Amino acid sequence: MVDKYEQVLELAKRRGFLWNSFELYGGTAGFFDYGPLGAMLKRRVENIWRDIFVINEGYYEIEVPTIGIEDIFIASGHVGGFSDPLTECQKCHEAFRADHLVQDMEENPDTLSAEELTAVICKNDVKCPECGGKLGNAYEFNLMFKTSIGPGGKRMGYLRPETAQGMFVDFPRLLKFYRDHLPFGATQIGKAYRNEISPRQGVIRLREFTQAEAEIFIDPRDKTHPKFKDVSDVIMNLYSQEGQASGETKKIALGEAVKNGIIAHEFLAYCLAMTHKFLIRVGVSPEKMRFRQHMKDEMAHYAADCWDAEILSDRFGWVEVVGIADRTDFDLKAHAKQSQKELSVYVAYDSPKKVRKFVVKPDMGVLGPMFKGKAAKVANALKALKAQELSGDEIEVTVDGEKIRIDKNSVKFETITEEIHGENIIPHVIEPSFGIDRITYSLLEHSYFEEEAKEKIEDEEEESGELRIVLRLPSEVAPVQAAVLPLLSRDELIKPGTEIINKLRKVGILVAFDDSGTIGRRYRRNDEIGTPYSITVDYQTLEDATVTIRDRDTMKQVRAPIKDIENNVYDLIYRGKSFEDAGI
RNA sequence: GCACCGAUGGUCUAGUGGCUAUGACUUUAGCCUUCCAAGCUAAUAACUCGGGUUCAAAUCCCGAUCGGUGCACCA
Repeated sequence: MVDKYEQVLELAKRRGFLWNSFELYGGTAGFFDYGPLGAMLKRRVENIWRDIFVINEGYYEIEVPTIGIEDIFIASGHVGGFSDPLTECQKCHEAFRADHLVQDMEENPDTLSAEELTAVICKNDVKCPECGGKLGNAYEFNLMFKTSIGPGGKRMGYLRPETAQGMFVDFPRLLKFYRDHLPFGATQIGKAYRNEISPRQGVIRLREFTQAEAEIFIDPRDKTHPKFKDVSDVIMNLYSQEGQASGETKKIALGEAVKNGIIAHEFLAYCLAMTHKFLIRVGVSPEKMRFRQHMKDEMAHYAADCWDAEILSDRFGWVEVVGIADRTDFDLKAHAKQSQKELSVYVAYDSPKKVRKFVVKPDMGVLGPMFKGKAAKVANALKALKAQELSGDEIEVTVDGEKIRIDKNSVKFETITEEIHGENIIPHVIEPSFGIDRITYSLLEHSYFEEEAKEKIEDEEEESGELRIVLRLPSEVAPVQAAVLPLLSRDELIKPGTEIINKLRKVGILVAFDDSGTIGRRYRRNDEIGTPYSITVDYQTLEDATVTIRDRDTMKQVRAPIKDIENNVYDLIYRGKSFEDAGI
């Protein structure tokens, strides 16, 4: 059976969008090349993402190495957690999740190491669930690609499994860059790597893929969004936790969803709105898009709320293409712990708070010579005492189990009133994370149409039986944006064509020239790769310096002057000018 | 990683132990052609890889790779 995936991939291969990588050497699963048109398409998708997140929201883009050092991934949990304990049957060689097999025997099997799991399997004499054979030792299969840094191979490095860590690691620098103010965000578009056990589903699961991620650092006490009112009326397909219980997707306005507590807060809802806007702008069909909330048990323990944007694919069903999560302070805390640095923001109060504070001031001039190496410990013990305990003539503290008496004159204490102007807080992180490859594939699939071409016979339109393949890509993402076609392959028609090409190129439009074969064939060729506008030079051009512009989707034509053609076409592609308005 | 199925020009495909491996579309060059894959002439281009059986293998056998499906894994 030929399904849409097959049709789209056949076209993508043939016309230079997507190719299996390393085909010359037989290919390798989980890797895809973007051909000339595919790379351009993907670039345009990325640039729309930049337009929304970087230019319009002000979350600047950074770029960090794709190789990360071990500390980063210890902190992120990828070294320990981004792997699964597997055990293989010695007889039928089936692989199983070791922790799943011992679920009934242990409290928290997912916390056990591979060795511990092996022990549990031996102790309980767990057999292969398939054939009853003996199970081998459990081992960790980590999904990160490992490499070594420098000669000697001693320093471990990993290809990053996500781009997010770059923003967390650069947090102190980013905080300074944004002049110590919350909220702020940084983004990154780049490659990530996961050594999938068995990648399937073509471009849906890759071992090397492109992510576009934003990490937005916000004040945990204020998860509102200043621009939320602009999007509160936006209606979206929400597949909430509740909805999933009954299998129901609801169309609901964002404002209402936040009010009803379906979406945790405004900031997250605003990110859903941005995602919605982005996906539609690049060419995903709105009716084939939904936002699915993570179930409680599916969500990471630290996450406050998490929504996936899912796109309906003909073969693969609902595919996750974006994850939008409130990750709270988990990541910053983890890196603070691993790096032993403080990762927090000083936030000033609206007005300073007066705080009464009891302070103990040991006289180190006396205590130092008296206790020598122990002096610091003694001083700390004194500082922990309350006013009452300090009021006697002699003060007693216990240091390392030893009772020590100290004269009251060696310790001063008082209650002071201090003005506090603010505090250090650990920001929460809102993380929208986009899978660019999946999105690029999805919009190809949603743009792909096969239709009977209409034929004009004596002004009556009739089905010609001819198949027309059209990629109805939004003109903004179409790799080739305009084609210049002389009606006939003759010098006098080619000449004005070159002039038009130069004009279009000056304003940054990618334009193709084609004079081989009949005009109809050339229109079809351009339909197939999604070129939105074809400009045809005919004999009338030589008389009045006008050309025809053909619209890919309707196949309609208008006449327009060569003068100013570049702005005319630019407005059609980027400024939403209507096709009728492009004609004279 | 396991099991089953498959792999022939760019794409789709015929084919069988035996001459030079079908055909269509595409592409390229030329002719023709005044707006939607028209026609004519020519050209380019393929048996996934490695090993085995055989006088002879694209065809049969084994292995690998890739692709599809199921299991497992995973977003």
